[in-house]
Amino acid sequence: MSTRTDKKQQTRQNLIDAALGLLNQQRSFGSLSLREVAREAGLAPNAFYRHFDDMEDLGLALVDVAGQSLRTVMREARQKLVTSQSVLDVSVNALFDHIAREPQLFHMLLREQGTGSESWRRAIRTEIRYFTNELAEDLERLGQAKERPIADAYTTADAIVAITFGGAGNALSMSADSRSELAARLVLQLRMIMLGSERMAQ
Amino acid sequence: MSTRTDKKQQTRQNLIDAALGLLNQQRSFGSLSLREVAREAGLAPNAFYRHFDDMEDLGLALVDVAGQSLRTVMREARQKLVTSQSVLDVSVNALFDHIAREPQLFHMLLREQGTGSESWRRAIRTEIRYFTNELAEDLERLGQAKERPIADAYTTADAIVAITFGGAGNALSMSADSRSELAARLVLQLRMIMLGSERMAQ
DNA sequence: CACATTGGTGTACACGCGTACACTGAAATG
DNA sequence: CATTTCAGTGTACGCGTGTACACCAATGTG
Repeated sequence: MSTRTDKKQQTRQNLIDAALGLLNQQRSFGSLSLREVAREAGLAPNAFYRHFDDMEDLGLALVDVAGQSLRTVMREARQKLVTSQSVLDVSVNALFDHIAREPQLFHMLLREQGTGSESWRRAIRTEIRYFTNELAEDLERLGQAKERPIADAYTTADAIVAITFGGAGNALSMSADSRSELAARLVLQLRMIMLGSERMAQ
Repeated sequence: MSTRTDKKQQTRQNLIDAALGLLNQQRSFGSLSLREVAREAGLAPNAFYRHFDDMEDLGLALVDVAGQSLRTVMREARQKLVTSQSVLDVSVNALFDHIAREPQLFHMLLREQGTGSESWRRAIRTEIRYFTNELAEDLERLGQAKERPIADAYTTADAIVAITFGGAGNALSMSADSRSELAARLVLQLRMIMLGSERMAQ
């Protein structure tokens, strides 16, 4: 059964991949055209409508993919690090590795928050908030375990996310060398935040 | 003399203002068309070429305007704060006030770093680096004056800029209420960074 | 097996785009 | 005052766009 449904899903995925393939740091999602994406996916322009209402609809699907992917990777990284010493090192490097692997996905998430429709921006903000919340929980748990509690876990997590994602956004257009340099600086900055947060909790 | 040169400058300014007027959080600079900007400025499309090579050229002019404006405001704010108690409060609020006054300018600078040509991105990065350098100097001077030195002034300044500008970018699409809530959280986060940095210097 | 559903195609349309070319009229120049 | 310069105009072009319409052929269904 459902050879048909499977094929449809496959084509839908092709459209998503096509859009991702067209994204790079010179082009924003908003500058992609429906025809262009369809062409890249090997489809007649009209076939696009069998899968998405319009480009905005496709965009929301992309944000969803990027968000899920991001959450998965970072959750895994953070599970490892509960036992580790250098929490921050592991997290930053996990994020950077993943970004190096799928840059287009994060280009969208990190650098196109400010452009696009209301629902597009809300979708991205939601993904990032999910992420911040998970991190806040971890921080709280970790702080209690080590008996070095931090102040206002959410605010702390938010600062960490802002620094890390901001940095990661910049990393997108860097050489591998500058990238690891940046990663080192980020770790330093995160350490500042953690130290400061612990201090404020005293 | 030079009524002609004056008029030309005026028209050029009109084009810049027209572009700025068309920018909002739904539209990126990359989605503006030459004809659209000319129309908004009350010009025939061809007249555009008397002032800029193409849209990219206009874009660089915009980044320049935004950068100068930003530097001026923040420099003034930081001059006041050398004598003040709550350094961070003053800075963050100065930035937020200015952003509320000219949102389009900062929409470009803060939220379109990731989109556009190589030279566009380099121009924006340069503006932000200027800013970070000035802040780093101030931090160092301030730290010595108060005899509470900080670690690695540039890294600290970079963290502050990342947090502040990231927050400011988000503030662009917020109500006044959420905005001051956000500003308060930013001040907390900056305080964490300062505390952490001082701690690391010990 | 006959019929309905549906993913995908091809043609066609009006539209906005960047920009080339020939032009104008007022300001600048000598 | 005669001439040159040049900011701005109007027309025209080819192109890529979103999408409406009629159609096809394979799959799913009674």
